[in-house]
Amino acid sequence: MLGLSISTISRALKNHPDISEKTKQRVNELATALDYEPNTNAIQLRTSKSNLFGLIVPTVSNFFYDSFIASVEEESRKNNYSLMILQSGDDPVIEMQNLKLCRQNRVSGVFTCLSSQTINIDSFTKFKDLEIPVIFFDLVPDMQGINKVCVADVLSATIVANTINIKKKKKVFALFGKPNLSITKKRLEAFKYNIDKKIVTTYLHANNTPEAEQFAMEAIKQNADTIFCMSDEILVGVMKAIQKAQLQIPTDIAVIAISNGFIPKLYYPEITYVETSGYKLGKLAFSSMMACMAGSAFMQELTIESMLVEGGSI
Amino acid sequence: MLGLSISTISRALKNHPDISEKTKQRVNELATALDYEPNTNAIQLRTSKSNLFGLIVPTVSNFFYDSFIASVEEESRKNNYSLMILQSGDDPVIEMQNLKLCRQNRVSGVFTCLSSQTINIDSFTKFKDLEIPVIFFDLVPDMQGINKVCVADVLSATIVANTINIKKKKKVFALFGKPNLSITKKRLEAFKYNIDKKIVTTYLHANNTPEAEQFAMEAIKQNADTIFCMSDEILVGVMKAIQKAQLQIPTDIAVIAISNGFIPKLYYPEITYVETSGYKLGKLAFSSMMACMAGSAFMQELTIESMLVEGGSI
DNA sequence: ATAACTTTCGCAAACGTTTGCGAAACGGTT
DNA sequence: AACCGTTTCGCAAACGTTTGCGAAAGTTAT
Repeated sequence: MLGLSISTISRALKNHPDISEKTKQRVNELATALDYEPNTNAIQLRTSKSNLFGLIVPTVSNFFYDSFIASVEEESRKNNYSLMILQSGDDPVIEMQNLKLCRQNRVSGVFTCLSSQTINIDSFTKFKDLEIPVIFFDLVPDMQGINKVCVADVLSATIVANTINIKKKKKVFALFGKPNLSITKKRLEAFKYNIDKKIVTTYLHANNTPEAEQFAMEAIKQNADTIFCMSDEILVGVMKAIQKAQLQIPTDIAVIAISNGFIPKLYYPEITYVETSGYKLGKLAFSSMMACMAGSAFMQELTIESMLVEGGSI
Repeated sequence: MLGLSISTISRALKNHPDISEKTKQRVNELATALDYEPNTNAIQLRTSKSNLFGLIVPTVSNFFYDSFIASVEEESRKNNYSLMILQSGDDPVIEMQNLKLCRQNRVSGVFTCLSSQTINIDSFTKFKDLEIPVIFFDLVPDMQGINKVCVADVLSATIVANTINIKKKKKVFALFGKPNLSITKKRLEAFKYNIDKKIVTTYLHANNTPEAEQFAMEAIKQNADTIFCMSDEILVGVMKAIQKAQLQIPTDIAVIAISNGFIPKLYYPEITYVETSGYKLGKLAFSSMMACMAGSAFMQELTIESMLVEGGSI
């Protein structure tokens, strides 16, 4: 329509110095008039650069992951990347299908959280051969030579233990999650190491909210003065039990948790917790990804700070 | 490597009847040996079919949207579509950028929830010209000739009103959300219409959780016997106020809400609520999308059923 | 052996871009 | 007027697929 060649149009649209200002203006005007939008597929095919990240998560519908996703999406948009979000449903088979999808879409990188069932991570190492960066977050494989971003599990559990020590508690029930997860192991170990040995401590593993509620009822029956919840999932169950028993917090029983922060603020008094922000973790994961993209072959495990947020529950 | 042409390979991989079984097998073996993955960009460019949906939401980090997303993602995967998730941050400008992204990526369809600020929906109607189906959900434009899926706002509010009527309440505070949203208008109108006129009812609009808490404190001060919460956001604030005031539910004060169901189950007694499931809405939105893709030019507003889930709060 | 099918495959164009290279047009200097 | 240097643009190949059409090879019937 302008009597110009395709290449000229392409260059004009991209503000190439070879093209005169007059021409650029004519092109841009027509482009907006027709509201032309470049075809991402063609661009990516031609340049073999995708500007697409994959993000695999057990489920989107989760206090922690949703804020992580929100954070990564936000950064991606700012940096002109798109995000393809995939749920594994905690199923290693679907996880593999999702990885395949990532490859087919020629993603520039993958953020992934292992499903709690995953044992074999060969499908992930394949990405290393293809030079596609993979950032593991939250639930990460227990090995070296990969990029991981995690909340500071050891530090968090240590802070909790110290807080309980300082408050001179006598009888603590510590509720942890699934025992096979590295996140559980780390928190459990650090807690055990730091809790005052004079405190009578009962350790339990709850697989889900109802189990946590059961354990909390048991704790109440045994006159525990403190319950520690390793995660929001557990906290919810514990609070249910405490409300049922009509106990006052913190006078009848104290509660402390490791949490994203949303759930603790739902109650009054608010629950004291050590913060593990999905939002911050997302930012960290993204910057780690950008470092990889920039060529840093430096594999490392990064952690975000965690700090105590005082409610009135202990 | 097999002495075959590209076209034969292509056909063999797609199980085309023209290709002999022997050849197909040889091709497939080599393909898995090399672990070949087709380039989605090339396919989409060639076929101009994208198998990609866009989903625009104010924020991923939200009780309702996260389950909606989880649901749509699940269905998409089952149907061999990918999902590109975009957050608008409730900002119409970003919303427009996201729409542009959808177009550039040649999505096959868009699921979108308006930001509460959006007035001008021209950018959306542009999609209609391009014959790209758009399914609005939750916060939908107030016009005809578009596809919308919504929770049954009128029904939900009616159920709530009737429940309050039956319980013979005397003094109700009804807390609604932002007054400009269609969702608010519909619920308010239906509630007003159905609530027993003998009941003293105070209507308030809370823009966020803290405001809801303020209003709830006011309600308590004025000895209200019932508080209705239009949304989870409001419920959270109300519960905070009630816990602060150390009131017993439902003896001192009754609570009823419209909710996704997660928050009400956090408390004891659990809050009675009318369910508006993001998960179900996602399923409905997806099937509506599939209908559009199949060529149904039939624009309509669909709603999901809602039903009362009894807790012990009223 | 020839003809007439059937099976099996290859050619080449097309999708919408990017980009190295070369060429036309233009301006200025002798 | 011839030459040279810039500025401004076009040609064509390439990215990895799909697909209509035609052709070679194989099979069967005469």
